[in-house]
Amino acid sequence: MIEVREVRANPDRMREAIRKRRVDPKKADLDRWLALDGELREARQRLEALNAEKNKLAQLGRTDPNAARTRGQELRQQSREIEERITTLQGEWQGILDWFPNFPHPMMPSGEGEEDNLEECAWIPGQGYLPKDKLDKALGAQGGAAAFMPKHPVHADSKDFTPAHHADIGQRLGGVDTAQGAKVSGSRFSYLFGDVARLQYAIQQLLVGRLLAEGFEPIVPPLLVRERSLYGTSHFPEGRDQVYQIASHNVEEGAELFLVGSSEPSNFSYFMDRTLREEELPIRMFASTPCFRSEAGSWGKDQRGIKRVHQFDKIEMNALCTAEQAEEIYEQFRGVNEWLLQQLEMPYRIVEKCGADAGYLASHRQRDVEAWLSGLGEFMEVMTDTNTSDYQGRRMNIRYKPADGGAPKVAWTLNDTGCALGRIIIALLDNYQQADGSVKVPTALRSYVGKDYLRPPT
RNA sequence: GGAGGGAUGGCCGAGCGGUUGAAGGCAUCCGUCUUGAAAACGGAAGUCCGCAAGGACCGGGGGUUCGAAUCCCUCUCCCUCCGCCA
Repeated sequence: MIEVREVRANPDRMREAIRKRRVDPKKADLDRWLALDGELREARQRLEALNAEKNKLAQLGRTDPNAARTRGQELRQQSREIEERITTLQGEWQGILDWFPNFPHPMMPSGEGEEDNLEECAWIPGQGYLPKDKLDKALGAQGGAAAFMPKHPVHADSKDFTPAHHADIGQRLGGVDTAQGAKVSGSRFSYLFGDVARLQYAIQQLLVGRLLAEGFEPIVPPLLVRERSLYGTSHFPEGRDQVYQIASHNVEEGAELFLVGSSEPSNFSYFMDRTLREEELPIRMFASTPCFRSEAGSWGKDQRGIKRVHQFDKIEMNALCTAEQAEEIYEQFRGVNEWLLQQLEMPYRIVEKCGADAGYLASHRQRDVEAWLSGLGEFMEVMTDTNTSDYQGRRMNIRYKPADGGAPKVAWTLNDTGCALGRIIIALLDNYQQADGSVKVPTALRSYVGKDYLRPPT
C-alpha cells in the first residue's frame, strides 16, 4: 500500500507510476480515487461535528436525560446515515487504493515487456564475467549476452551428442517422475526420486550452510495463511488467481486459509502489527519451504518436465530494514545468488527488470537472475531479487522506533529467491548432461550427493 | 469432538450504564537526597486523525441507549478439563 498522503499531495507521481508499471488504469483509477477521497474527507468531517455535538449532549443527559433525548435521537439517526455512506465510499476507495503500485525506483527502466529489461551482467564458468560491451538490451528477451553464452552443455566431457531436454534426462535417471506425479496429484506435479532427490537435498545443504554463515535467521513458517498475510505482501488482490484456497470442509469453522506460493508472506507476517526497535534492524531471515501455485492463466505453457509445477521447493531470503539499509541488502541478496550459481559453475545473467515486467505491485525495484541452459540454448529465470521499500511494511503494519527516539517509521522489506530448487535442478541436468546419458555432479555438491556422476539405473 | 473461562494502556490489573482516556502497581523519563549508584520522596508521560476547534481508540465488527470499557449479537484469539492424534 502506498502512503495515502503522498498520493493526495502528488497525484501525478502516482499517475506516472501506474503508467510505468503498466497497471490496469481501470483498476488503479486515480481520478475516481481522488474524487472519493475528497468526498470521504468531507463526510468524516461532518461525522466528527455530529460526534462533538453528541458528546456535549451526553453530558447534558447526565443531569437531565429528558432534555437530551429528542435531539440525541436525531443526531444518532444522522450520524448513522453518514457512517453508512462512509462505509460505502471507503469500500470503493480501498478497492482502488489496493491497485496502486509502489513508486518505482529511479533506476527501474521503462519498457513495454521483458524485452526491455536491462542486462546487468553475465557470467560464464571458466571465463568469468562477460565484458560490459557484450551486454545489450536491444536484442530482445534472449538479449545480447545470449550470443556469447556456450552453445553446448557447458560441463559435458564430449561435444559429440545432441543435448536432451531436462524432462528426458531426469526420466532416464529414474529421478523425475511426472507420470506418477500426475497419477497421484494431477498435471504439473512430480516426484523427484533417488539421485535427483539427492541433488535437491544437496543444493539445499550447500545454500543453507552459506546463509547461516552470513547470519541469516532460520525460520520455519506456516504455509497455510489467512487472507491478510497475502494481502500484506500484495500477493492479494492482484495475484489471487495464483493461490490455492482451502475448501471449508474438514477445516475448523470460520477458517479461510490459503496455501502460500512462497514463504515470503508467512515470513514477513511474523512481524505483522509489531513495532520493532531500530537497533534490531536489519533482520535477515531465510526459510526452505514448499510453494504452491495454481498457474491459472498459463495452462498451455511449459507443460514438459518440472519447470512450471503446482508445488515446488524454494529457499527464500527476506529482510526487514530501514530505508537507509535497503540498498546494501539488495546487493547482499544478489551476492548470495551469484555465489550459489558460481559454486555450481552455472552460466547466468542478471537483468534489471523494467516497469512493465517488474513483478507484483509492491516492487520498488527488481532484478532477475537467469540461469543459462546451454543444452537448450535459452535463459531461464531462477531467482528474483526485489526491493519493495515500505509498501509491504505499511500494509502489514510493521514499524520500528528510530534510535533517536522519533515517531515510529514503516519498515522496509526485501525478498529474494535464495534458490528455486526445481529450477536449479533443471539447470544442473541441462548444463551437466553427458553423451552417455549420465549427469556430472558439480564439484561443490559432491560431498553432499556422495557421488561424482548420476547414472541411469542399469 | 465435548464442557467451561477469558481478552482493558509498554507489562500486570481494577472498573460492570454517565463525574473513566480509564484506579492501583511495575517499568520509563525528570528532579530532590547521595562522592556515585540503589532505596526513599516529589513530578512527568498513551496512540492515531486534524492547521485548529475537535474527533477516534478498553481484541475486531454490529446493535440497544440521550449516553457503552460496562448490556445484547457476532467474529477472532487465548486458557482449563475430557477425548483423539504426528
